[in-house]
Amino acid sequence: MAPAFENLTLWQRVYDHLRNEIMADRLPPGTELSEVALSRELSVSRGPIREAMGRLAAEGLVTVRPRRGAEVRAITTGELVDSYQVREALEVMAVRLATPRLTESDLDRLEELVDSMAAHAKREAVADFFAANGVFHELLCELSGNKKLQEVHHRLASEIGRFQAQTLALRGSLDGSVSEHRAILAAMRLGDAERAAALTAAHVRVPTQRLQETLDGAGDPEDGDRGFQDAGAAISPPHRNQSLPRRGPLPWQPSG
Amino acid sequence: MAPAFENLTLWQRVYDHLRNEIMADRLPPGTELSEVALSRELSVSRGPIREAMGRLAAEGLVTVRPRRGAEVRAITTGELVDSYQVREALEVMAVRLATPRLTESDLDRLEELVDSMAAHAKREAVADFFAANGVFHELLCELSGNKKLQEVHHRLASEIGRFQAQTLALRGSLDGSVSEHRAILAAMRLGDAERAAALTAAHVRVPTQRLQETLDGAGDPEDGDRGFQDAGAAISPPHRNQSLPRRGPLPWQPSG
DNA sequence: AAACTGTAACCTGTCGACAGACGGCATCAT
DNA sequence: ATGATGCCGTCTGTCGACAGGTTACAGTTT
Repeated sequence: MAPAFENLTLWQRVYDHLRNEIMADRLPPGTELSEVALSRELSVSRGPIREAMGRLAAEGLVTVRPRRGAEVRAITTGELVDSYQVREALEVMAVRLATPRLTESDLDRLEELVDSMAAHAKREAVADFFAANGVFHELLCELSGNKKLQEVHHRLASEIGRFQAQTLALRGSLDGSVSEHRAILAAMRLGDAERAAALTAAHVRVPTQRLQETLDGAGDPEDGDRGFQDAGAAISPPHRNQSLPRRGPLPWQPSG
Repeated sequence: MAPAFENLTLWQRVYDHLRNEIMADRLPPGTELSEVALSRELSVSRGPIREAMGRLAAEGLVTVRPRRGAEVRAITTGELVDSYQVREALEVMAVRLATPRLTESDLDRLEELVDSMAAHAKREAVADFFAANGVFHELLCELSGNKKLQEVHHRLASEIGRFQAQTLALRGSLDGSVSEHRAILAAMRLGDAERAAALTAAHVRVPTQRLQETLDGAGDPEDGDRGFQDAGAAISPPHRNQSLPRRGPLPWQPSG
């Protein structure tokens, strides 16, 4: 059977569905989201669609112009840089807070993740590497014991992760990243919160700077970087309604 | 005529209204928000109410337990501490980013605000003081040039500001606060981003520590601190529906 | 030919209604 | 008397429909 959908309300399922579609880039930025079209596609009335869309809008994943419909939000390189900077601030704080609280088992969990990342790096399993990387950073926030920090960071990570496919090339080498993680971990093991924080700041700053350079030296398409609008406005070509998913009602609808 | 309400959709007006009511503490934490009651009160159908409630929930101002209704979210002292910490991280980053970008006129605007705060402090005009204080900190974020930082900070500030009435006593002396602001401003004028950041961290940390102490030494109600649930669960006494605003349809409804 | 205007179609915003679920209360059994 | 159980009321979740607004297109005018 499908996931634990049973106890969720309709709009929550729609929300999850749309969020996944957007994250997976199956609904690229600029796609227009018509309520009626969606309600047909998903075999749900417009109410839940609208409700879900509201949440997505509040989360910044779609933009809603009153009376003019909604579309998947495009993001500029500049905004991505902004998000990275905020993420840096949060993670540095997380490390600072977490360091004095860490138990042996916490450190072991972190170490495991770094080991896992190292293994993936060796196998050039980029996707797996970044999955583990993401878990590592989220775990840091969790271990900070600060719920609010965790919440805000999670939101940011989602937003950034949506474009991870395009940002992979922006990171330093995978091995370098592993070393940085090990260094952070070592500092935390020693209880040196300040050093760990500084290392974290440097670590998160790497992709930020790369991005910044990309932004400054605009017009240097070394690879197909579709999905990034350079610096200026972020208006994507107007995908029309027919660009909505063409498949049936929905996995969780008994199709009857 | 009423404010610039004209071009807003109904649910946006409802959202603004409820948000204001909650912020002004006219809808205290724990108040149950019945859709039908609200729709009667505001002379709007349940659709917009629901839409607005969704946004408020996404913003953390109300909690919605599916099928069991919504209520104004209560906050624990611990959560408030968390928010303060995140705010510290954000403002430190903001100062660091802003310092190298500041123009003469930016510095003047900041100085004006500090002067204004000093004046209010001298007159013991606490409310005005904190208003200016809030503007100062928001301006810092704005001057960072980082939109995302500004957005997240604004959201946090709102959330915290909701309880400012109760946190006033937690601040250091007003004069001390003014000095701290002046020190930060001086460091920024000299372009010393790191020093300004450190001063900011210390400055924001003051109420955090006070809060923490309050939390640790729980059970010390030196003044009527209703609105704070101590550390543990945050279930307020079940205000019943009749605790909703008793006044007419709504300012923006021509009452006809 | 280009610009303007009127019309038509589509879409969103809003409303009222129905069904299922949750909570409270009274009744019954132990 | 106390606990369990079934019923009832109320509320939310969802749906379908109507009205107003916006966009696109066609016809007309300059």
